[in-house]
Amino acid sequence: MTQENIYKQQRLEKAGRLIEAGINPYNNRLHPEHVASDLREKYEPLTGEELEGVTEDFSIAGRVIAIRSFGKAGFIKLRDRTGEFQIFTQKGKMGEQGDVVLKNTEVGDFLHVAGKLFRTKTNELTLRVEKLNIITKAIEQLPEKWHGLTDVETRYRQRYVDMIANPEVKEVFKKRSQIVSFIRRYFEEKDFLEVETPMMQAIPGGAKARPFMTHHNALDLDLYLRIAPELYLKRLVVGGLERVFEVNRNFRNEGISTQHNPEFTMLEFYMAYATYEDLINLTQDLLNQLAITVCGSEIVGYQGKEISFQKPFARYTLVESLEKHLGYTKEQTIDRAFLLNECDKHHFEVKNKDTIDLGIIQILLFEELVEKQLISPTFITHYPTSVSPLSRRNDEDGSVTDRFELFIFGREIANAFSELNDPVDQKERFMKQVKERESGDDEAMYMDEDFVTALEYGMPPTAGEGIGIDRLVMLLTDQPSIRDVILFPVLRPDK
RNA sequence: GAGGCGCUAGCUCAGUCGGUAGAGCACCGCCCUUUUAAGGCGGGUGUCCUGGGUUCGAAUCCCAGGCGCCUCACCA
Repeated sequence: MTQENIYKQQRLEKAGRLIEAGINPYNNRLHPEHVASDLREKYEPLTGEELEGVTEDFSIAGRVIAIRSFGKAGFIKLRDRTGEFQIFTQKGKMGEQGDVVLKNTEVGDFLHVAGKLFRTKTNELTLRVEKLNIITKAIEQLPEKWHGLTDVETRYRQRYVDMIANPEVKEVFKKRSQIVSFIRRYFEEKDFLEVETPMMQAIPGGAKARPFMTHHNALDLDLYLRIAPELYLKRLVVGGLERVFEVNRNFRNEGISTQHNPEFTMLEFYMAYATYEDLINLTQDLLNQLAITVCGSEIVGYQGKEISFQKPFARYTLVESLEKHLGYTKEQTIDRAFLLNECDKHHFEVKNKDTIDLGIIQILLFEELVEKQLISPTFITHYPTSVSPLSRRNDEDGSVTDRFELFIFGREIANAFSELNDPVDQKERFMKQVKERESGDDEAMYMDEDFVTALEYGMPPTAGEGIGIDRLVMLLTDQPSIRDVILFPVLRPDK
């Protein structure tokens, strides 16, 4: 990409000619009184004859996205935030300096125009320009009008160009905004309080993941970008905020893929006097309403398939899912030798075969073989305690927890559980994590003494959940890559 | 981190056997007062991702590197 190309020079020369004629190519004194959608809504129903009776002047402003010129007259298509609108220019009829402006206007510039409405021969509602002003000169050339901009690297690096060339991209992010806005309203209406907890934490906690590290100079303190807000949100429940939620970024120092961006947005919420069963109901209600609100239907198309958000969603325990999707018998699902043999059969590497927890073998088979089959929204419950260090044990079977994950299109969308509020048990589970860390698992959790202390003060029975917002937005906007729902995804610097 | 594919004009893309760069849009000049990808005539405006190598000669072949995408690994 050349720094100074000939086109830019030509455009700079045009800006120079405007300045010579006493015209400021970056005029900020002119403000439009109308937007494209105003004019369209109000005057689209009128015929050409009826429009002749409208003596009012209208002014709009916007970016030039097409010019069709006929010498002494021409059509220009302007775009503002509400849509596109055609204007009609005629030499000698556009104010003092209109002709100079027109001569030096090209696709990409911003114009401010005023005039009256009429209908063209092809019956398009159009503004006949009486005053023409340039308000911003673009000195970079826009991508062409047919193919637009398709190079994904440029699309992500220069999202602003992407949005100009591919206006449908803006729709994805409008929907994303609607989704987040809907979620906020949903929880506020249920008496939840939105809070903000630390992004920079001395002890990263609340998830198993590698963190980003940073350093505070004045305190000479190493800090980690948070991998989850969980432990702080539960401290707030201890403090008496019985219903809290936070929608914000988490940071995990791991690989990048169509499903992973190093910073991603997570909704986490905690509800005292509720169990994971309550959250199953809440979650399917929330997603059902979101689909209806944002997509207009409980059935949502995604990458050529249909996903139904009709209630109730499918629901299985982890072990049931192995029976249903892999055809194992109930006995086989708890038969270590059988399950290890299955792992071998599918060529999964299993470390420490002699000591490995039964639950971890089940999880391994689930993740490798079952997860991808869960296209329709499906709750999987009863996760092994060994992989759930912050979850409450099931009252009937302490080897599993009162936890669920929600899968849609083979992807984990939500993770929720009745929270462990027994400080003694919590401390023991942290100790177990510390041991795993010491034996080489650099994703194992750190001991958080203060969090244990908080539990010692007493946390009411509580259920909590995290929902990956980016992945949810992908599903509801039919986007194949997480980068398509993040405005500025992480990329290596260019050159 | 590993493998596969890609990178040529502002954009979208061709480029044969290695012979010295080309099309549409955009842009520049001229014509044109109702277009919808307006039209007609004329004009290529280039670090062929970067650096080496082979060769009389490299966009093309070889080596190294960069960036991106996909798959896998890790993970949500």
